[in-house]
Amino acid sequence: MERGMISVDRWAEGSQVYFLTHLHADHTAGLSSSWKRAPLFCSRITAKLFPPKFPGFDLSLLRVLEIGQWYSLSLVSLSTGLETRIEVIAIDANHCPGAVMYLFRGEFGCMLYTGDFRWEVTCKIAKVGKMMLLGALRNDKVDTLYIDNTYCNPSYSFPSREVAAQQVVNIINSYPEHDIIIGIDSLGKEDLLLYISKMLKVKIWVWPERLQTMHLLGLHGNFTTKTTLTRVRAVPRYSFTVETLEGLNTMRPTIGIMPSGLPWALKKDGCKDKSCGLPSTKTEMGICLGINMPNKYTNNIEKHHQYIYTVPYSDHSCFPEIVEFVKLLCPSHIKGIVSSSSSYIDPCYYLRNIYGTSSLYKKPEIKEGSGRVEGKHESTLACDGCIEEKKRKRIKEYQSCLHKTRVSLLRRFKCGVKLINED
DNA sequence: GCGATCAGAT
DNA sequence: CACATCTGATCGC
Repeated sequence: MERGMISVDRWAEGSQVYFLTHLHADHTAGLSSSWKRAPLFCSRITAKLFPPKFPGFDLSLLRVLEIGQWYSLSLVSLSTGLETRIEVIAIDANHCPGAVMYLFRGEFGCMLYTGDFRWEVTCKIAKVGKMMLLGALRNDKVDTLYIDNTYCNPSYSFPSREVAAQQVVNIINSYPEHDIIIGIDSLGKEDLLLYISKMLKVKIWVWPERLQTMHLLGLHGNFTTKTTLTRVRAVPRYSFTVETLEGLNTMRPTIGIMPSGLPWALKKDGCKDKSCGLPSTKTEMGICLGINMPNKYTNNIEKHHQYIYTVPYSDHSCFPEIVEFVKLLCPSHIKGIVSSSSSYIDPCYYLRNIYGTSSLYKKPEIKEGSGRVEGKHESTLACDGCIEEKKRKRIKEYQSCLHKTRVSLLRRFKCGVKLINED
């Protein structure tokens, strides 16, 4: 029987060491306060944010990995009983506070697990990350790349977060008398809120738990839990709905802003929301944005409702960034770590031509069923670029048959992999 | 009764 | 619609 060695963002039993890329809930499913299977490696910031998320957790299990530093771990191959060493380095993933990618070296070769990441080469942090990654790789080639394929589709392209942040500021400025609410998650988008706070010289309201997170991150001056101090509030995304906005507007004029990737741009025509009553989103965009904002910043803003704007502020890489990243690394194998409806069948299907389009890049050699990964990353979900058309079609039909079962399976193994010994 | 997991909504 | 999160129902001990 195969035994586990390393798990990343996966918390079931069977591994000797566990790695956490960041603290978003879909990467911690299965982790709990009572979890105590083995040492848990993470970044310093993640370790700092960890206790309030898992009160009572045995913190002696946490192992902090400093970013950019190699660590060597001694593991036991349970099938052979022999000691084997692996090396690991954490690199800033530029996703949310504490988020890192992990580069592993060991008997399994060279493996990079990006976790959720944004490869925004125009930004300083990403440039540092790039240098660090290239430095860590030296002349090694990545054998297997586990990549954040959330937006691994040519339809997804969005501006830098700096540009998107300015779009948000412009929207707020165009409603000087309105209250503003911004939908955010329990972690992430801090830079956006800081930018708004600094540009508009306002504090931003957050809910109490979120203020605690801000304080743990060392952000003290820009946030408040007192509603009276500001017209700008950041609210949990799940409570950000059309109904909420309509309710708020019966009391005070309020505009909602949803910073998010760009899925809605795929929508063809009209607004599905019946309460919207608009003939088309494009028309509405023209009316709402034409006057107040310079063109440079309005390319991707969408207004889907009388009170709601969507701004393409994304903590995931868009498609051109994913392509850039894959071209840089030239990995032998690629596997997507996210299974969502849009990238469900073959998450990296659209990457298949990257090597082919440039003679500089070697065509990847695909070994099917290499069997290093368990969980949701079964062979049918691996996005090996060179998989033949016939096989893909077969898989598609198969998955279509099993759709219901599969969806529930995918939910269970949403993120994370277990890397196992090859016996 | 509690935590873990799942389905559904937001 | 995506992603990430929440709530409430159900399962298993």
